[in-house]
Amino acid sequence: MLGRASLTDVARAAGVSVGAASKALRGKPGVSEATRKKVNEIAERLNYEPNPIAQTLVSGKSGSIGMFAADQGSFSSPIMAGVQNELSANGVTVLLSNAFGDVRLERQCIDALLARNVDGLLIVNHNTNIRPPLHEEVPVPVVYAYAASSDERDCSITVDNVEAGRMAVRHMAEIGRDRIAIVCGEASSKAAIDRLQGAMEMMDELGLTPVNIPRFGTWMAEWSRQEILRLIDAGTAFDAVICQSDVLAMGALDVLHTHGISVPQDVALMGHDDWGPIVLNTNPPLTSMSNALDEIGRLAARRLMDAMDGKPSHGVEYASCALMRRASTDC
Amino acid sequence: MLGRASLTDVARAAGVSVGAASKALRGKPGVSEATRKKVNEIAERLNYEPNPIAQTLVSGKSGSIGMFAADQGSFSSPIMAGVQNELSANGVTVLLSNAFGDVRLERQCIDALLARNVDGLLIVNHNTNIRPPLHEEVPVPVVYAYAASSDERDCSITVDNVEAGRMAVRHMAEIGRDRIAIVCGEASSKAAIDRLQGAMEMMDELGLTPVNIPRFGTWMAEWSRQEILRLIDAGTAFDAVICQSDVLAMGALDVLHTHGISVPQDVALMGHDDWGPIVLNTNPPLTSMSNALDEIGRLAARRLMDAMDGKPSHGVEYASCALMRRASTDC
DNA sequence: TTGTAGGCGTTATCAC
DNA sequence: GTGATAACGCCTACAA
Repeated sequence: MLGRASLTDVARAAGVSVGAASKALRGKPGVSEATRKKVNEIAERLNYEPNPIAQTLVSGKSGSIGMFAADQGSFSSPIMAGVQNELSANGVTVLLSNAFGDVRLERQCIDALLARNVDGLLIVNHNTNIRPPLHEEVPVPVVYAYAASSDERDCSITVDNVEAGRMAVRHMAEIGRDRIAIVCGEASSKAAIDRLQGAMEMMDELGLTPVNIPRFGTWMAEWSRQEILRLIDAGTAFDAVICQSDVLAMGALDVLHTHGISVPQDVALMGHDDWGPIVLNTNPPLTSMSNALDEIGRLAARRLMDAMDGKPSHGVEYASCALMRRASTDC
Repeated sequence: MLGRASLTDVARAAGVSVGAASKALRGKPGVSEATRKKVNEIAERLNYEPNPIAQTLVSGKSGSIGMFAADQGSFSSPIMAGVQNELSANGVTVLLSNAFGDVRLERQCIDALLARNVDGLLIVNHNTNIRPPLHEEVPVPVVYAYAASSDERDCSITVDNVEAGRMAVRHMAEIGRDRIAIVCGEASSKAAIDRLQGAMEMMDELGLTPVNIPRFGTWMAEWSRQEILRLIDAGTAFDAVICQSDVLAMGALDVLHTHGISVPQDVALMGHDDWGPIVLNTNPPLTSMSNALDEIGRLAARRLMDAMDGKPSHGVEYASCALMRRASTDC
């Protein structure tokens, strides 16, 4: 049990006024050392904790932020975990709100958060597609995580998928592969577009050309199976496959095995997202580009806190993605 | 922008006292119809919303609950989503706190939530192992989700893994398979133990015996590969494999394919957990027992709200798991 | 250095 | 039916 003792209780027990007690507890000047010491002792003994609700009411600041998940998806959770990790270390509480992808709910979710006097807003999406900024003007700082705001003046934290695409190709080249096939995800996904752009850039810089014409499809393994099958049926020679997601890589691996093509000896294979349940359980374990979701969360939280301190950031900032090297490219 | 207008503003604009305005807005008796109408009009025009912080301060009730994630894991998110879904529909805000598996953090997380006057507490774990109840006495109702409390008087919502184990075997029998192998997860996991118990019970009732001696191992696909390999090497005949997780089933599928055993024709295969990214992307798609995570979340939220309304529940309640039938047992 | 008073926005309890 | 007034717990003047 906690919080039962009020400031009044402490003041009375210490034989001083609430005003004095308040100052003493908060380390403000204008109190004698003797009083300060006594008040602190009593507070300790009474297990006194200031009531955040009352503090909020009088100050307008709540020491909490609102985390708004615009949609649902497995990528949101690690981001939110990063956010919480960073914030709870600083004593900031998180109010959660979720629109489950329903855009019409967005406004009322934000309003509910605002009504509880959150000091800042963190907008999380589960993909990296550019998103519209909040409809209305909000009176607190806002940071967007993963999906960047279309308004350049907003502060957004996301991952640099172009760079991720580049790193993937560079890795394949570094292990000596030069006949690289690329399996893309959905055309409507900015992640797919960016990763492809980066991959093609790096291919170009290295004087390489993909052995297939990269085509957009879906994020399902079935699509990847089709693509690899097509490659095999066409008799195309290839020694590396970069899939734009781990699920796609899982599908590719399936077809490769079925055709007696061994990974990584015959074909090196890698994915994107570095999604634990998959990359650690395929055979062999899958090399993948990490999205740095946890770091995005931490970074977003830090930028938000800075902004709440009056030091706002603007524009898009990128968490640095990393290559997670495993057996599927270990040769 | 919202919430700027206070009750005082409304009262002044309507030319009545705050007391009258309050009663009018809240539909309480003791106000003339004329006054009520006028006040409501003004409030509407001023876009008035009562300040939840002030309401909390005076009433001690905050209209919010604390959701505490004791640990981190992919099963927590769907549960939390279910909780939010149910609560937000009832205008209840969720304060989030996460101990990331650090038991020493637990108490201070709970205290932080309590300090913000949450009206109830929802404790979520990412596995079904029985967990100790909250250390200290808390002054609000508590509901445990997924991991049940060891105290029978507490209210816990989880999934009936014994029943899930039974259903899995029954399904295999229904599609005509009677030489069933079972691959278990970790011995330290109650889910593994319960699913095995259920499976053995049903085997018994049907007069069947597993073709292997079910052994506990790990939750990694590697373990499952070993088990299936051992089975094949031993020359054991089998026409069905039940894996205690989808990841394990993924490993099994891998080995079966490698050995030219087709699923489901030669061997029917199923998993547990019904985990989207896996079950929909294996080839063939994987039949699996759903853990009803979303329903657990909803149910837990509902029980908590009931308890906050003075109608507490006690003991363990089970969300009903369901068989998700897909191609891997479609024969 | 201290204590007192006013106010944050609401609700509830009184008199009127 | 209505309007003051006192809480809720805290903070920040200002007065002693």
